[in-house]
Amino acid sequence: MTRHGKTLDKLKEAGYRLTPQRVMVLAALAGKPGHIGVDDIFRQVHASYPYIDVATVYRTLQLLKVLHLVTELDVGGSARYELIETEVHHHMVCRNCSRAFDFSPTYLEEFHHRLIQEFGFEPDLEHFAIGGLCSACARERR
Amino acid sequence: MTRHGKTLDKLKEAGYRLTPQRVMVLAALAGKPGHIGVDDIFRQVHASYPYIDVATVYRTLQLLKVLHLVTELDVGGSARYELIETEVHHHMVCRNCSRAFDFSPTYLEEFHHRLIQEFGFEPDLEHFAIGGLCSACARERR
DNA sequence: GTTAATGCAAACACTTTGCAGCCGC
DNA sequence: GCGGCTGCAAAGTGTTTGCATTAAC
Repeated sequence: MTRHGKTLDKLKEAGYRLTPQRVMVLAALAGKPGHIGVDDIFRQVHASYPYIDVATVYRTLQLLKVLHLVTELDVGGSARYELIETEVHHHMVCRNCSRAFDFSPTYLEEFHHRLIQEFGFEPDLEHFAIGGLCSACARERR
Repeated sequence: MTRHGKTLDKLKEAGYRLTPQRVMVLAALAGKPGHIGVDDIFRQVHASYPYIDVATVYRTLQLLKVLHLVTELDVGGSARYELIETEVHHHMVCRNCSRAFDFSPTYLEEFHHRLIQEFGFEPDLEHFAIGGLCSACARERR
């Protein structure tokens, strides 16, 4: 079973149709590690099926989001998506090279608890991503 | 001196012209506490000077951003701006009522240092804002 | 055969840009 | 008066929506 096989099953179980377009969008999501932009998904699917429309990609992603099969991040402007796999994790996105790196939720535990305790504010950390400069780009810049 | 008087001075010192439009945009920023959207600024200025164009508001904010006189946040879609005052602080933005609350950078210190030490990743925390549910809305929801 | 999903086109919200005229310095 | 700034209009992104046709079930 491919990396997105389970997601296809869940779509079907939820009563949605398994159209080739949806399968291709999921394949694109599964094909690259980390989060990926709508344009990137569109380009990939379009390469093998030129009739695909961006609207379909958006609608598919919307559906997958509602069903909690993908997570959506919006780091600076456009949205990016990622298949939900086993573990929750967060992202560091380099402002220079746009690469993304994962980090564990434990890094935010202290922060999370302090906001709750001191302000009663429950932060949304499910889709948390932080911009910055990655080590490679920081080195290069010197 | 008004709340944005210093900012006006800095603009002038930097060699930029103090046009009425710029003064009005700054007055709008100073008029409301916390961060504020472009549409909000535009509406306020437009009320007293109907010839103002959104482009001017955008250009002014762009300039103020480059000069580090305002900070820009983008929580979900459109950008929001705030005059830079004495202290650096971050924001909690309620996903329900859209109100913003401040918190000190000390809350993120541990997180910040761990990303640097363990990944060599330098996070951009200057414009940091986190979405979530504020205590009032959480209470109401029950 | 039903009905949901697609492709197409158009609209949408937000932001940027080119340009001629204007006005702060 | 010079050059930066403005208003206007137009274009550029990224995203959503209405609708007739198509295809998954």
